[in-house]
Amino acid sequence: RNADATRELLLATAAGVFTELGFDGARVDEIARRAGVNKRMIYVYFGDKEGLYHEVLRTAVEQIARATEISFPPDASPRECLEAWIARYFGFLAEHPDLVRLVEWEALADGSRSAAMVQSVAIHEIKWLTEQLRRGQEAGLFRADVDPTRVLMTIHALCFGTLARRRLWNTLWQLDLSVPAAVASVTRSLTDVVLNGIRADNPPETPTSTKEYAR
Amino acid sequence: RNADATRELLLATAAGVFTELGFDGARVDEIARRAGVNKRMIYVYFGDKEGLYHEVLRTAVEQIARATEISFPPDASPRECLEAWIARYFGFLAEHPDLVRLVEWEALADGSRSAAMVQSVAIHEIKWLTEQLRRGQEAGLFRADVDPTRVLMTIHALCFGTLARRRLWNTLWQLDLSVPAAVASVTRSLTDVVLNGIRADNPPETPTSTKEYAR
Amino acid sequence: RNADATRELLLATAAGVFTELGFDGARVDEIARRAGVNKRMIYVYFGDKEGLYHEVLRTAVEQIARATEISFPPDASPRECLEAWIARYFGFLAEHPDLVRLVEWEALADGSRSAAMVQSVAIHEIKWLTEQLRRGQEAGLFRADVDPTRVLMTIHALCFGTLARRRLWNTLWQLDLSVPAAVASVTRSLTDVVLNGIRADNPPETPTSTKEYAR
Amino acid sequence: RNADATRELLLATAAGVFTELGFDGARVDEIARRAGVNKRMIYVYFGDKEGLYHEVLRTAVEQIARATEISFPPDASPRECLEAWIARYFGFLAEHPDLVRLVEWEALADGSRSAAMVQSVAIHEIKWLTEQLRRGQEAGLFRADVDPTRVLMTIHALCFGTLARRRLWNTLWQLDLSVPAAVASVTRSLTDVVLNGIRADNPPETPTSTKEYAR
DNA sequence: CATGAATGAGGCTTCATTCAT
DNA sequence: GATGAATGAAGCCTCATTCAT
Repeated sequence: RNADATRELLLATAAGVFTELGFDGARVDEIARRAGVNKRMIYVYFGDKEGLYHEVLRTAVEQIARATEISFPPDASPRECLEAWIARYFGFLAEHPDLVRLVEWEALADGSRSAAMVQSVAIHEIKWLTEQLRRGQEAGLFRADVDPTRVLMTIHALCFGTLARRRLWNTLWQLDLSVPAAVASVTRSLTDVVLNGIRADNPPETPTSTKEYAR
Repeated sequence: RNADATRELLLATAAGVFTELGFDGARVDEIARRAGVNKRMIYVYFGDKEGLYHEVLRTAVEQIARATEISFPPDASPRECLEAWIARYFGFLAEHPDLVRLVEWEALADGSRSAAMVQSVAIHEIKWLTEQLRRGQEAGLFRADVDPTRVLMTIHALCFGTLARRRLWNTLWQLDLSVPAAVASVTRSLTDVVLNGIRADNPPETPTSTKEYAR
Repeated sequence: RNADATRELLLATAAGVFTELGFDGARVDEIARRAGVNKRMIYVYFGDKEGLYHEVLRTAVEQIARATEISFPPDASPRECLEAWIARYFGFLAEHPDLVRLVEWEALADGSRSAAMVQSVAIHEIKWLTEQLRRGQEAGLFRADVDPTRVLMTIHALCFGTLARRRLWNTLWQLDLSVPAAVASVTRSLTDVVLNGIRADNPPETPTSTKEYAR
Repeated sequence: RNADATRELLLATAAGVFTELGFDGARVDEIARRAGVNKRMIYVYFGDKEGLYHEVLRTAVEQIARATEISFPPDASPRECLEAWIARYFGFLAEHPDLVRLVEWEALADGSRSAAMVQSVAIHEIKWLTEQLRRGQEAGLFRADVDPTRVLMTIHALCFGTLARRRLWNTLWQLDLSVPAAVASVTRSLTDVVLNGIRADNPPETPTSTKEYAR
C-alpha cells in the first residue's frame, strides 16, 4: 500500500529483465513475479508494457547523462578535462553494464523510442566537448582540424562498442571488465587512442596509399 | 520446386527479418510470408526457429570472415597492410548493415549461440594482426608495447560501435553512412585513430593526472 | 471466477473428452470449449495437455480404488465377501463406463503414465484377496491350489474385458449394459465363473487331451 | 516397381505403427519412413490414412477369424472341442499381441469402423459354439441353462481382457505372456474357468446373499 | 511406378492485457 | 491500492495431403 515504493520496485525489476532479454524477450509476468508485485500494478502505473519500457529507458538515459556532469576547476587544462571526462564516462558505463545493454537493445530495436531523450543528452555533450576542443585548439594543444562530432562519435563507439561485447572479450581473451584493474587498463587505452588522435603535434595520418588489394 | 533455391530464399529472408527485429521479435510466419514459401518448409530445412537463426548467423559470420581475407603483396609495409585491412573491414561492414545488426543482436541476446563461430574467426584475425604488429615493431614503425588483443578490441569496438549507431548519427548530425563519401571520411578517422595510437614516434600518453573530479 | 470450481470443471470435462477420444484424439481446444473456460486456464492449472491427462487418470484410478473398499461384517464368509466384492467391482465399473474406457485407453497407449498409480492399487487389492482366499482355504471352501494373482487377473479380465466391449455386445446381441437388469445378470455370470473356478469340491479340470487339431 | 510387394510392405508396416500408437497417434510419415516407401504410395494404394487403417484392420480381423477354424474329428467330444477351441483362440492371440492391440484400439476408438467385419466373424463363432453346447447338453455334459452368447462373451472377455493387459501383468507380477510356458499356464486357467462354469454336475452358484455392504 | 517439394488447416502453448472482488 | 482469475490473439510447430517431375 505504498504507491511510490511499488512503482520504484517495478521500475528497478523491469530494468533488470529488459536488460537481460530485450523488449521482445522480456515477459510482463516475469517482471511482476520477480518484483513480488501483482501484475495489474504494472498497468496501473505504466499503462502497458511499452510504457514501462519507456520509463525504464528514460531513467537509464538520465543516469548516463548525470554521470558525465563533472565540474572541473577553472584551471584544469582541456586535455585534462577531456581525459577525465572519457575516463569517467567509460568507468561509469563499465560499472553499470545494465545501462549499456539497455541502450544497445534500444539502439537495435528501433531507436525511435529513445531518439528524443538521446538527442537532448547528445546536444549537451557536444556543446561541452566543442568548448573543450576550442580551448585546446586555442592553447595549441589540439589539432586545428578536429571535428567535435567525429570525436564524440569515436568516444561513443569506443565506450559502448567495447562494453557491449564484455562477454565476447571475456570468452576470447579472458578480459573480465567487471574487474576494476581491467577497466583501468582499458580506460588508459581508450583515452590514449582518443587523445593521440587529436594531439596538435600529431599530424593527421596521410594515407600511404589508396590502393585496392585483391582478396 | 527446387529445394536449394527455397532453402536459400528462406535463409535470405530470415536474415532480413532477424536483422530487423532480433530473434525474439522475429516471427516465423512473417519470414515464410515474405519468402512466399510455406511455413512448413522452414521446419523441413532448419528444424525450428532456433535452427534457422543459427544458420543465418553462421552465414553472416562467414561473410564477415571472408571479407577480411586480403592477400597483400610481399612488399607491402605493415602500416599499409593494417590500414588497408581496417579500411576493408569497416568498408565491408558499412556496406552490409544487416550483418552488423545481426551480430549486435546476437551479442546482446546472449552470445552463446555464436560463441564458437566467432571464436574461430577471432583466432584467425588475432593471428594475422599479431604478425603485422610484430613486423611493424621490428621495422621500428610501431610502439614496442602494443598488445594485439587490445588493438583488435579497439578496431572491433570502433567498427561495430560506429555502425551500430548509424541511425543515431544520422539523426544527430545528418551523417549518412550509406553514402560512400561519408564512409570514406569515417574510415579515415578510424584508421587515423588506430594507427596514431600505435605509432612508434608517438609515446604513450602519460596520464596528466589521476585526480578525481567532483560531480 | 472461482479457481477450484474452474479446475474441477476442466478436470471433469477433460475426463469426458479423453474418455471419448483417447489422449491423441483429444483436443485441448475442444476441452476448453466444452467447459466454457478459456484455454489458457488449462495451462495455468495443469501445466500442459499431458499434465491434465495425468490428473484425469489419477482421479479415475482413485475412484476405482475407492469403489472396492467395502467393510464386511466379521462373520461374513470368504465366499460371501468375494462375491460381494466382485459384484461391487463390476457393478461400479458398469455404472461408470467412462472410467473403464479411460483405463483401457491408458493400458493401450503405453501404460507407463499410470504404472505407479495402478501398481499401488493392485498391491492393495491383492493383499485383501490373498487374505480372503486364505480364509476360504482354511475353512475348506476354496481349493488349495488357487493363486491370488491368477484370480485377480481373471476378475480384472472379466470385468474390463466385458465392459470395454459394451457397444459390441449391444450390436451383436442387444445386450445393453446400461440397463441394471442386464448388469445384474452378467454379474451373476461372472461371480459364477470365478467362484466355480475355485470351489473346493470342484477339482481342477484334467485336460481331456493335449491333442493338436488341424485347421 | 513391384506394386503388390509395395502394397504388402506398407500394410505390414502400417499394422505395426497403428498397433503401437493407435489411429490418432500413428503418423503417415512414420509409416512411409519405416517402410522405406514414398509417402505418396500410401495415397495411391489406400486413398488416405483412414483407408489404410481400414485395410489393416480387415486383415487383422481375418487373421483372427481364420485362427479358430479348426476341423475336429467326428468323434471328438464337445468338451474336448470347446477346450481345444479356447486354447487355440487364446494361444493364437497370445502369439499375436499386435492383433489384440489393434482390435482393442478399434474397440475403444469407436468400433464403428470394424462393426461389420466383427459381426460377421461373431455370427460364425456363435453358430459353432451353439452347436457344441447343444451337443454337450444332449450328452448330459453341460448344464441345460447355459447361454451361448454369455459363454462367448466370457471367452472373449477373458482372452482379450487378459492379453490387452500384458504389460500390466508383467509389471505387477512379472508374468510374461510372451513366454510359452506362461501362456500354457494361463490357458489352463481360462479353460478351467470356462468349462467349470458350464459343467453339468456343477450347479449354478446360488447367491449366498444379496446383502448390500457398506463401504 | 515413384519421388521429393510443397501446402493449408489445425495442433499445443504463451503472450499481453482486463475483469471481478 | 491490490489481488488472482480470466481472456483472445497470436506464437511455434506438425499434420495429412497434393503437386510437379
